[in-house]
Amino acid sequence: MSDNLACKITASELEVMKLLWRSEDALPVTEIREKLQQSKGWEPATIKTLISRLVSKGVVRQEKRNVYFYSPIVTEKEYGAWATGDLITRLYNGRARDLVAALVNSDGLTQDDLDELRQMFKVEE
Amino acid sequence: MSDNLACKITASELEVMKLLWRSEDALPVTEIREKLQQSKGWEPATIKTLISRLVSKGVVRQEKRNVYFYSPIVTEKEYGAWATGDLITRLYNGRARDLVAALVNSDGLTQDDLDELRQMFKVEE
DNA sequence: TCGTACAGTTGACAACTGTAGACTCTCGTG
DNA sequence: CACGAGAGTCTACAGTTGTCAACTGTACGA
Repeated sequence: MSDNLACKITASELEVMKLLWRSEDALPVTEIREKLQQSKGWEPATIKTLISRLVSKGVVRQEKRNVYFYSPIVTEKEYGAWATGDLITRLYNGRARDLVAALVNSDGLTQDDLDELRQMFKVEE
Repeated sequence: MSDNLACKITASELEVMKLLWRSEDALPVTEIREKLQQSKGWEPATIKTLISRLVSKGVVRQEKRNVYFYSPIVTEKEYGAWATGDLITRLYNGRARDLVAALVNSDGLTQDDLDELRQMFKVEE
């Protein structure tokens, strides 16, 4: 939880990361391609580019088997924390509570959400 | 709260927006320049470019007086909602509560923040 | 064994960003 | 009235991002 700064994952790349995050173990290009070709309509070339860029950035590891298998180095949690922190810094003057306040005062949360959050805060020591 | 999609404000442009948001009334370039030259070390040219781009994007209005005066069209709140929603969509599967949960479970919040949030939720009907 | 189908690598290209110089026009001051 | 400073507009240029094609090498099936 020290590095980060290099964590700049773009929107398209993020789709690949989400796939890797959701998978228990490393995936070969084949599988990544299949899913993203379906869901995003991307050409195989596009997907290969995204994977390479992620590897260059050091957020995805490639592990040699018959063929390379890919797995995330940066975890979803780490990235989420970084991205959220970035938003807070840039928009909420670094005050996390302002973010939550904004959420609460907007239509962003359903009654359900609110209930759940209240629960969360009750339990929180 | 319908438009948005055109709201793509970049990091540098955001600095200009923040200035405009913090000001009661429209500002001439002079003032914008003064502050940002100081705080960000940008050349006047850079600042002029950013302002133009914001005007093109339709998020800042220019009002003719002796010289143009600039004021935000998109409000901080609107932009904040959009940016936050974007984060939630892209990273938290569209579930705002997951964002808050992530915050609560990370080191992102101080004890102070937590107290304040608890307060917020108590008051919330 | 030979060919084919991809994995992996390079290159490409347009749009967007960050940053800034150059030119023109105009307003206020000497 | 002439001039200089700076506003507004254009142009620029390198780096990033979104998309993708072409080339190369190789492993597996006919």
